[in-house]
Amino acid sequence: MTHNTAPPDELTFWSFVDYAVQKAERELPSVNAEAMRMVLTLNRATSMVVYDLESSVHRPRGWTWPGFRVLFALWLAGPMEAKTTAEISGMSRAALSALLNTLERDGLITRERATHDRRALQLSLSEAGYGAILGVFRAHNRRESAWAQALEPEERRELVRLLNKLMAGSTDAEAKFRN
Amino acid sequence: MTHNTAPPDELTFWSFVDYAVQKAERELPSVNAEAMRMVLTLNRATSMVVYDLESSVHRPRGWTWPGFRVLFALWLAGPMEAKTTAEISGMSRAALSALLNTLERDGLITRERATHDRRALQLSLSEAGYGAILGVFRAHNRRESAWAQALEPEERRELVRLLNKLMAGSTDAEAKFRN
DNA sequence: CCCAGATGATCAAACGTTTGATGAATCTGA
DNA sequence: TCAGATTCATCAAACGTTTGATCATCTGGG
Repeated sequence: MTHNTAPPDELTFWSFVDYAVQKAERELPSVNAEAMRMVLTLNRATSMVVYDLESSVHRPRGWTWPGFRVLFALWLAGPMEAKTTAEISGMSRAALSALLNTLERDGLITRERATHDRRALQLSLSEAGYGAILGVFRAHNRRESAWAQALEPEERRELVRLLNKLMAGSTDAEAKFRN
Repeated sequence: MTHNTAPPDELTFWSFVDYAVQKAERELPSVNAEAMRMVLTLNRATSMVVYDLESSVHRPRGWTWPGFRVLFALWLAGPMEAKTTAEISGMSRAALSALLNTLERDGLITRERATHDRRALQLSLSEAGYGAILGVFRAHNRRESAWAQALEPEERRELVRLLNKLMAGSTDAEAKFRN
């Protein structure tokens, strides 16, 4: 730290982005400050939304966000191979395997060997899982709505467009993804 | 599922958002589809960015993303109380406590009892931590830059504006945050 | 037909996170 | 002054995730 600048008295989750970007720019002239600000802000916003949804909707019902994602996928797309579930719910095969132990123990899903390929696993929602997902999703979506209200309809569409563009551009960046 | 619609042959991480939103709208007319799409897209984009940064920058160096966040905060804001570190790096006090065990074991930080309040903890970057953070941050920022290039400068600013507005609106939504 | 290589799932160890409980230090107010 | 309440940190148990290894099952080329 060559140019030492005292941090503001009160450094908070909110104010840290501005502080960090400005400080990094001073310390490291070669830094890409705009990229830094974008990634920092993206992460903070998402972590706030996730924390709120998880702690207000899922945990009180004895669920977790990842568990919900799996049940949600099975609910909407129907029974499918575990490989597909992992792909569309954005987790590795190993992570899903561990997660399924909990979901199976709680009687929410069914694991079955596939007939056409005895290595593969066929996943389905159990009766209990099917009975629970709708109510949980409704609560989840109500909370999503509360968040969405912070933006105008036009702004929501623009946000989605920008995020999609960001994801699409990732292939150019040769980003690393889940196998 | 009243109106059963077969999922497309190939359901991927990318295509699932569209599929899920459309299907949910058919199944549940009362759903707020735009809110659902926004939250789903926000999470996918962020998880791609985080996975890429973690697997291409931090894990290969024996670090983790949360560990980096703590070291980054200490680097930019200087020695501070653990409470502040938890606040600005977005984790609970308990999570930080556990994380510090690893960082301390690896010789990257120093835990010290505060003099003015013997309950409080004073955190500092160790010599080794100080020596390592700059290089890791440079690599991190290069990768951030690659992601940022997917958007035009004007779009990046707009994305940041929208995310900030989303975070600001959260208080209206009475969202739950970390104590 | 058979074997080498690919693929699907699980396991093991290490890690970070959550909630709820516990212990220690400080503060508050009668 | 001092007892009760508050605050800071840690602990414990349960969970989800990562990487790398292992085991079972298919698949394709000789």
